[in-house]
Order: sequence, then structure tokens, then C-alpha cells
Amino acid sequence: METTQRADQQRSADRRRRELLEAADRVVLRDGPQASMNAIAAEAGITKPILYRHFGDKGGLYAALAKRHTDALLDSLRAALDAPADRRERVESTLDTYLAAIEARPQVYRFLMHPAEGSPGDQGFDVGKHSAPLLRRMGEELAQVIEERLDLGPDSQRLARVWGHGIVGMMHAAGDWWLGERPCSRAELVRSLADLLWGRLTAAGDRVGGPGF
Amino acid sequence: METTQRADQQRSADRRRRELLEAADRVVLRDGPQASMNAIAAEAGITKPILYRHFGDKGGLYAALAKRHTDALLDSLRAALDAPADRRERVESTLDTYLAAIEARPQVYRFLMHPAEGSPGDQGFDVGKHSAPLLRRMGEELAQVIEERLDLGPDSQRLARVWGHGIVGMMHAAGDWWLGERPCSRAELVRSLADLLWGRLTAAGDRVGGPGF
DNA sequence: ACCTGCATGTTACTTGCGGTAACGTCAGTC
DNA sequence: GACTGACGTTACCGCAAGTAACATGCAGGT
Repeated sequence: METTQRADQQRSADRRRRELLEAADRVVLRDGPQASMNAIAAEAGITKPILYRHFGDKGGLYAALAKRHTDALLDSLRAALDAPADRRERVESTLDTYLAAIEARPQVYRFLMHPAEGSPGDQGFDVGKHSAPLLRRMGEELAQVIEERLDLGPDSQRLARVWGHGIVGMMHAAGDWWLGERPCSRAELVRSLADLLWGRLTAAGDRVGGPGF
Repeated sequence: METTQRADQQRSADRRRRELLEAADRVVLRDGPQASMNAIAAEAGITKPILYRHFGDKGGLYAALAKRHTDALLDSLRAALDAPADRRERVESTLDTYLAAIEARPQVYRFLMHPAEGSPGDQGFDVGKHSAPLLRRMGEELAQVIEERLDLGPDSQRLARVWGHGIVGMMHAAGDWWLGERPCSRAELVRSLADLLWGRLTAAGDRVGGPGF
């Protein structure tokens, strides 16, 4: 049975690939995003060329690894976004899901967001290829949800995309800052961000003594 | 006059330093953030060790270079933020200033935001040290302006800081995405972002056929 | 004049990483 | 038994960061 043989080989290769990815995961979690290919290979109990046969180059391995985490995170976010609750609650729950994730595994988060993108031969620096695919994917995803569910009048598509990326960026930057300084609890941060989206910035009155922001 | 001698030397060293920074600037603008120390030294007409004597290591040169641009950008932003106009106009003008800057010099922008942070010996990856100092500085600056000028009730300090970083992150992510895809004009982007801050997201009605976002 | 101190500059090296070439080895297939 | 093809290795290349160790030119004290 040739086909079964082939299928076995394929399955075996896939399993191997998953093992390698898990080893890479452990190393990245331990050493941060600058983990070397040598270190990853050693952790997996093999040597570099095998990694290269499986993933092409470091970027390929990064992409595969990032995809796993990104998919997982996006699944959680989608769940929060789709929960049966009112809008404010869903927004808060989505923010909280994201923040909980980056709080739980900051190394992974850092790897996804700041992927030490200095591969030699990385000429052609289109701005736009960078800034972590995770951000882009989250932005697009959120944009889609917004456009599907909200009535924004004409220009709804453009508005939704701008807002999707903008909100994701807000969440990301605030989360990054919060993770570094821990100036307040997660719940407080969530509330504050939701308040911002709810227009509390523009509703605030000017302070006495000067023109408002 | 020994003091004058010393002063001369100091001035000369400072001038040299500025020359080196300008050379580095040219190279970064041409080659992107992965510009090598060799290339920078060559552009400056000297060799590596001199760069290292002046800036310690690549991170030091990065820091010095980033500070120049960051200071310049922050000055423009402060000007927009302080202009005599109403709040909405000032917000739009600030957004536009930032976006115009990154549009005008995307290479510099990319260098500041994604500084190829892989210096060997960069152990100690505190999450929080990364994600470009520029973002942090802008966030803190904006937080200060917000807190100075807006009446946010109790918790005003925390709210202002969260919002400062959040808004900056929104601006950054949206700008990065926009720079990559150019889905609309700068003015449209500015309006859309200001609308988001103005609470239009939460004011929007649900689309027919499903619960709102 | 001469030595000292010091900044400026160089060449030549080490170290470490990404990536590759060339060579083994052990399944199953004709 | 020779052939294919995945899995694995050692040993290498190229390149960039960073570092000695050595040269040179210019003050200023003796």
C-alpha cells in the first residue's frame, strides 16, 4: 500500500515538525526572541541543518511559531468578541483576554511583537511588512467584526479598518506599557481603555485655568 | 589658557560626534535599520573603533540617533498640541503632524520603531524595555498634557497615563498600517481616528440582523 | 630639544550567528 | 543487490559586532 506509506511519512514529518516547534517554543520562552538556531536545534536534540530543511530559514521558523501562538490568541479573542453580552461587556472582555494572555506569557508576547527582524539579505524594507504580523492580523480581524456588526453609514469599510487597526494598536501599546510598569491592576486598565473608546476623553471638561486638550 | 584648550577639545569632540551622527543618519536612511557599523564608519570616512569610542556600542549609537529624531518629532507634536484652536482641531492637527512625519521619512520612522534589537549580550529581556522608546516618550508626553488640561475627576493621573499610551498606540498602529497599504488619504485617516476618539464607535447603531459589536 | 600625556586614527583579530555543502546512514522498492 | 529519499551529521563560508595593539600628531612641562 503505497498511499498508506506516503501518509505515514507525511504524518511522521508533521509530528516531527510539531516537535521541533515545541522545542523552539521552549527555547524562545527561556531565551527570548534572540534565541539562536543552534540553541533551538540543541533543545530539540538535533543540529541546525534539519531545522533549515524543515523551515527554510529563521524567518520560516519564526513564521511557523508565530502562527501557532497567533492563531491561539485570535481564537480566544474571537470567543470574547462573540460572547452573548452587551457591547461594552464584550469590549472589556476582549481587552481583558488580550491583556491576560500577554501577562501570562510575556516572553512569547515579546517574541511575537518584536521579532528581531534582522535577517541578513532582508533588503527591500517596505515599511509595512514589519511591525509584527500579529498586530496586522488582529487589526484586520477586528475590522471585519466591526464592519459586520456596526452600522457606520457610508465609508463603513474604511472606517472599520482604520478603527480595527487603531483599537488594536491602542490595546497593544497600553498593554506593553502596563506590562513594563504595572501601574495598576488589569481590571483598572481594562476599564480605563473601554472608557477611552466610549468617548470619555471628549466628554471631559476643561481643567480650570487653561484651554482643554 | 588651559580651560579654553579643554573647551576647544570638548567642542571639537561634540562636533565630531554630530558629524558621525549625521553620517549614521544618511546610512540608516539609505540602508534601513540594519545598517552595519562598518557601513556607517565608511560613510563617515573613518573606521569602526572610533564609532565604538564615541558611542560605546551599537545600542549607544542607536540611542543617540533616536534621541535626535525623537526630540525633533516631539517638538513638532508639542507645537500641534499647544496650538490655539479647539480640542478637536488640535487632536486632528497632532495626528496629522505625526502621520506627515512618518510619511515623509519612512526609513527613519522604521528605524525608530523597529530598532533591530538583537545586540548580543542583550540578556535581561525585561518586557517593557522594548517597543521603541519613542512610543513610551510620546505616551508619557501626551499623558502629561491630558492630565494638565482635562478634568477627569479622581484617578485622573492613572486615566491620563493609560489614555496617553493608548492614544499613541492607536496613532502608531494605524499609521504603520496606513503607510503599508495606503488605503486612503492622510486627511481621511486623521478624520477617522479623531472620530474614533470622539466616541463614534460607541455611538454607532447595531447593524440589522445581529447584536452589535 | 625631549619626554609625557592624550585624543585620533589604523589594522588585524576574536567571537558568534545565519546559512550551506558535502558526506553518512538506514528504511523500503525495483 | 543497487536505487531512492528522508534523516542526520561535521565542517565550512560569510558577515557583523566588538576588541586589542599599534601608530601618529599635537599640547605642555622640564
